[in-house]
Amino acid sequence: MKPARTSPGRRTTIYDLAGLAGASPTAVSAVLNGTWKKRRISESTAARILRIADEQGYALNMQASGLRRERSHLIGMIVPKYDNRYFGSIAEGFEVMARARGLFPIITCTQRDPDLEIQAARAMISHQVDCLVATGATDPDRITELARAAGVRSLNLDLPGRLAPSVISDNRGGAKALTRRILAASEPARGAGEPLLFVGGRPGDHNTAERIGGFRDAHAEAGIAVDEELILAAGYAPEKSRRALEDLAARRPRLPAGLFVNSTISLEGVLQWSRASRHYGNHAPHIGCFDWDPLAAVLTENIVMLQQDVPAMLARLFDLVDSEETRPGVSEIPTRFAPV
Amino acid sequence: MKPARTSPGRRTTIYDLAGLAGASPTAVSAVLNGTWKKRRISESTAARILRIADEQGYALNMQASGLRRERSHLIGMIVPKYDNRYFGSIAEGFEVMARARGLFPIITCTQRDPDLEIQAARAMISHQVDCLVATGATDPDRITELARAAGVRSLNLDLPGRLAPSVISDNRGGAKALTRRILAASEPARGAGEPLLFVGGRPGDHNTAERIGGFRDAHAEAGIAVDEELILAAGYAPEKSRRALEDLAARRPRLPAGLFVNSTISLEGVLQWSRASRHYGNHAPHIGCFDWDPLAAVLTENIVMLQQDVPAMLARLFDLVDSEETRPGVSEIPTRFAPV
DNA sequence: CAAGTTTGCTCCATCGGTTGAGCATCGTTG
DNA sequence: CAACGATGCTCAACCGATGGAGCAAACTTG
Repeated sequence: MKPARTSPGRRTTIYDLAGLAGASPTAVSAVLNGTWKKRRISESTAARILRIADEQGYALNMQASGLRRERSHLIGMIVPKYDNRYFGSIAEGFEVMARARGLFPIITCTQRDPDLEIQAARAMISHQVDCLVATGATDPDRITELARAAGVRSLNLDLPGRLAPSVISDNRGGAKALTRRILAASEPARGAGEPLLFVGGRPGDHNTAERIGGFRDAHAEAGIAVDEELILAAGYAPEKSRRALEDLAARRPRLPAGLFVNSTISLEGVLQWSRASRHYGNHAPHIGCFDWDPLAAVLTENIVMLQQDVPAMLARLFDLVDSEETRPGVSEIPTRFAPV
Repeated sequence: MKPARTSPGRRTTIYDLAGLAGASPTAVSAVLNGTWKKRRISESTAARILRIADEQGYALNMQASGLRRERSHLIGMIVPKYDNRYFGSIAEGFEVMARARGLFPIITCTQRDPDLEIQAARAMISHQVDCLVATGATDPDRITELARAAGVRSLNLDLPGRLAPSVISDNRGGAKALTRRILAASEPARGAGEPLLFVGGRPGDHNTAERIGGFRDAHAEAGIAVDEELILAAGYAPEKSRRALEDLAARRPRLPAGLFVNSTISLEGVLQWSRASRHYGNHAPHIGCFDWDPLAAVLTENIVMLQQDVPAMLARLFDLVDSEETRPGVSEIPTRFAPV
């Protein structure tokens, strides 16, 4: 038996507890992880060990346990940003559902930086996560490859990958429904046959491309030609949308009365511009936002907000976690309109 | 030497690499963690090992490494919610600064639930974090005790504790400055000597208590008596603030023209109520918010938002991390007004 | 009361990486 | 050419928890 060290500050181990309880480390381990009945440890010994563990404030060393068991009970998630309610609720919901399964969630935010995503994925793999979820990742397939090489399962959320199961919103369907609503609401203010403006997102990004697709679908359905110059997908940051609008307004005297805004972050830039420029005078433009924020919903006139169904997305994600599915495939979750 | 297993899906270990490189696991380990010069491994062997490690997509097993070294290079943080920009920017900034120090940040969100806080702290301690930061924790001292028992350093952020170093905002000073501004802005609309309304937060919570203190200070300075019935600290959730306002408005015909709102989350409820009730008719009440949100800043009239200085708070926090300070003590970081 | 079963425990190898100690081999120096 | 240092590596113990195998004592059964 290893010598018990009870020097202060030093972590208590099962060897220390074994010494104090007059039992073997094996017995202590069995009692602490609940396998003591199977291992025929007596009720009284178990009680004694538990009491001593509690007195000593014992905390299991998960590094040692995980090393031996080859399971960490960690589940990792990579998220791009914490600056909006969508990723915030994904993070919160993910943690609740992970804990309900006895997994410890670790989430890390990678600032939409591809290198940081890879670095974070590597770190999580090194820490032996049992499963890795890449949310809104720039290059999810790269992460899947890294994970696979280390025998770690990976899943994609929000943006799809080709190598692992993916759960995303029905971006095209949602964008089409949203565009229909903006077209209807802005009808009186729009010139006949005048198309809407699309603002925000990155054109290379799958979600933005799909949403532009839905935007086109709804225009086609209404018999309105899309004006290619009115598709401003210059990035998600507020300033990028604002600048794109300023540039466009400099070239055109009058912008459409209806706007499709691709995220609340882009909405920030749109509203800054519309307030500052007074382009729409005393009227508010008709806005449809593919994203939801409660303050924007309360404060903005003529806005309709589409909410991605985060609980349903996470439910599907954890179905995949539970079923140990590894084959690629995309689950598209319907969106809904936020209550006004 | 242990047998090399290259069965597919199985993780590659240094023993596998050693077999492939015709070297010992010791050499491989030394090369991979950079101590190979000190250990007099030749340049050529090092290069060979690195190449093979790369080819095999080797990922270090941090559980094993951490176990042996008694350092995990993990730094944990507990955060209450992800539903506002304040905690969002704390999380993002914390991750950046942790990574800059070679630490891997793991953040977990505990929904302002005291039990969950303790459970999460225990889990992080079990995973051997090198340092644990409790942000906005209900009972930070409990967490410090748990951490101390396991020989883990802990720090408090946003809410102070009595057992570990704490970094918080200058709540009282900030609240006083904010109250002054609301008093000034609402002057024309307020009756002479009429006090402001305080909405949001939990009265038991240190920050809320301090902010009410600053609120009182500014009133005293202006020679205005605070009306105790006008201090509504019923919780942070939007509905709680809304209901408190509805109840109060049912009892009083006219509420103050100036409001001190304790967070953006409470602001949501305040604005819902003010829109729905039309209590202020066509005028917007004068609001000062102890918290910042860009959409609220753009969209709300007559609002002034106080911003907690997250970068400065984190800089101070990591000073404490770096200096290995463990003695209790509170660092109060000045707040600032958000640009309009 | 011998043989077999059950009870209550312990021994020891193991997970993968790290590190102090040590051991050949080679080149240099007196 | 013996002695010595430098070079380039390997051995084996160890971190803490786990679990298969096994062992002594108590109890049951024929």
